[in-house]
Amino acid sequence: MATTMQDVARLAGVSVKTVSNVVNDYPYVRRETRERVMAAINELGYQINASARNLRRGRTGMIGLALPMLSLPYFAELAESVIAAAEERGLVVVIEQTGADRARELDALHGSRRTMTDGLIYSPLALGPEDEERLPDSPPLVLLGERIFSDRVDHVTMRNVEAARAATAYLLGLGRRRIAVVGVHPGERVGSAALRVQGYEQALQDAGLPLDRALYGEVGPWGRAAGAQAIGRLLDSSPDGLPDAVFGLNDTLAIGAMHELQVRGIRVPEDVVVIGFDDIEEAQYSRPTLTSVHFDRDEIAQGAVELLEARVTGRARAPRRVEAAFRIAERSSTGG
Amino acid sequence: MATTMQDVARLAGVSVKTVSNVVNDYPYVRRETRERVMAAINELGYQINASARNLRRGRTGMIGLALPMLSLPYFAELAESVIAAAEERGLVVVIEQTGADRARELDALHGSRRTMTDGLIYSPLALGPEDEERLPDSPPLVLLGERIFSDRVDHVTMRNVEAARAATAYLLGLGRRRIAVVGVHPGERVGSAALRVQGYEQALQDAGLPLDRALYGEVGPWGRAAGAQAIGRLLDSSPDGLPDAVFGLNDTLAIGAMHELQVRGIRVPEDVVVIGFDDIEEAQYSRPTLTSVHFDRDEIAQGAVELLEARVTGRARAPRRVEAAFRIAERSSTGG
DNA sequence: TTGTAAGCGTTATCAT
DNA sequence: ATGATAACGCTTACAA
Repeated sequence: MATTMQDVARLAGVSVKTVSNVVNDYPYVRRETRERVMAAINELGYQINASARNLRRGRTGMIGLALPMLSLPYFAELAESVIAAAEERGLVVVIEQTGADRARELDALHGSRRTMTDGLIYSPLALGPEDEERLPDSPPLVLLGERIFSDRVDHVTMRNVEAARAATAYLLGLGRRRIAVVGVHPGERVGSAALRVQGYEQALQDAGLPLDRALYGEVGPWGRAAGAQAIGRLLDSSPDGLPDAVFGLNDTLAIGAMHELQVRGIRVPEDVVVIGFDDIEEAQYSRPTLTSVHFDRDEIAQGAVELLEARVTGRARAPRRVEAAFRIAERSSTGG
Repeated sequence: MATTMQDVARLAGVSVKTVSNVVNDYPYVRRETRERVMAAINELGYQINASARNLRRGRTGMIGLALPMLSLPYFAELAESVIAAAEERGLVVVIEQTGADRARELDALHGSRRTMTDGLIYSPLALGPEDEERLPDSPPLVLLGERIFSDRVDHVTMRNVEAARAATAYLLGLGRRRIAVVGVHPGERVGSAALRVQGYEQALQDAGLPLDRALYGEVGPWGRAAGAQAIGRLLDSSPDGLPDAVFGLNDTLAIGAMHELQVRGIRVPEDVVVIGFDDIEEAQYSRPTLTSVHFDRDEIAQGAVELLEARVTGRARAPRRVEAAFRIAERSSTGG
């Protein structure tokens, strides 16, 4: 059996209360007493029992992070930032992978894991506003990504529409006119894909250009292979007018598309310029390096953890929405 | 206050023990009683209090996973597999990032997080055998990667030496003779770098070839930039004899090196063939696709979680060592 | 400044 | 098959 506060108290010749005071840095403890207790703690190698403390306190010091999967670089990097931000606040992160599966995303909201964490940072892919009614309003929750639920819930969002619009405008500014968009999810209304396409369309309309469905590359998951496939199909089906630019709705799509272009002997950026979204680390090392819409992941992570903690500790007022700033990181794939 | 077993018991007209029996699938409960209890649980939206259960049971159902950082693709993919393997056994994973920092790696071993998890799966970079004495032998621990500690500790290892030897032999089998090795950590003795270099050297010796220090590319961290830099320096300093092959001690190094080679107009695989190590997903989409030493990450993760659980539940006998099998995944970077 | 004692919500022991 | 009741190890009024 592990040593308990009782053991420490006995050895130090004090009560458990005093040991607790020392362990919790309660200020009104005599120096001498504190030292005696510390000595006993070290001698016994005492470690506090987290379960007992949590039970008594009614909090666990752990938060959940639900995301599709860590093998997608964007989510791995996001998780890295969230874990770091949580650590700064003395919180520990439990990761749950939903596989972008609807049932598992719902389960993350209700499952038994909820009781061992104080709250959840949640990055859903398959859920939409129609699921809001299923939201348990009791456990603290912060939505990450686009705003899929009403203002009843804390959100940290990415300004998807504006950023995609800026990315498209950037390509237009380079004189490009036939901009393919890769990663479209037909039928989607509130997800990242839908919002970014919306921004793309707005930019074209701003420029007085028509929308051309032949330039929409539809895919399922947002991986490299999907990006390559989509641009491949697009090139095969409309050999008449080559696009002169590609907007990948995320970086892995853009990298896959860039790959496929080069395989076909199409030069990037000379013949076709390419821009991505998210600015994952890989964008700095692809060939050519990839221009991308940059978000400060640390800012997003900090914001999410802060919102969640405020709600956990009850010092949160009305639900808030944090919007992350963005900028375009110019690299070689657009001739930068 | 959340509803408790008391509330459920009251509503169902039974004792808390019976509610507990139902919740824990204790078989000797009358069907009718069980149904009444379930009804009460649903009506009240009861969720079990994990802290209380953990306190009583003396286990938390959580395991720790300590690794350098999630932004390195290999570790992200490893974490994905560990989380999935843990989930199959009803365990939840808390991730701790050490940043490959020695102090933080040691802290992961002793820190307060240890008390909220039942055990730790641990992938250190900076630690070595000299740290074994600091090992607390009480909390269950599984080492991942190379064997840095004695057989007192459970290990899941990767057969680094044999695999690196096979990779090098593969390049030799292609008729290559000047094989650069990228990612060398001079002075290291037990880490992945040292072991893989050892395998490289064995293969050359097996083939009766001399070791040429001019072919050793030394770097610090194992990222893409490091790989590019290392091969760059190597090419600059010995313009006499171009290497005809590159062995990246991991895939990101290999990808960085491949990138730099191509920037310099050196063709892969025609002029120089490249092989990596770990077989991360990116290897399938690089340009050209990267031949690599493949390990089954799921197998490794399963092994680690299984070892740890055995130790946690006390049904582990002597410490064990699991060695993951490997194979060479042939792709375009070696002409495959 | 320190001690006493009452829970926190479960599970386990022992009855019945 | 179910119920009383005592822990599990800690924090927190309340006392002293």
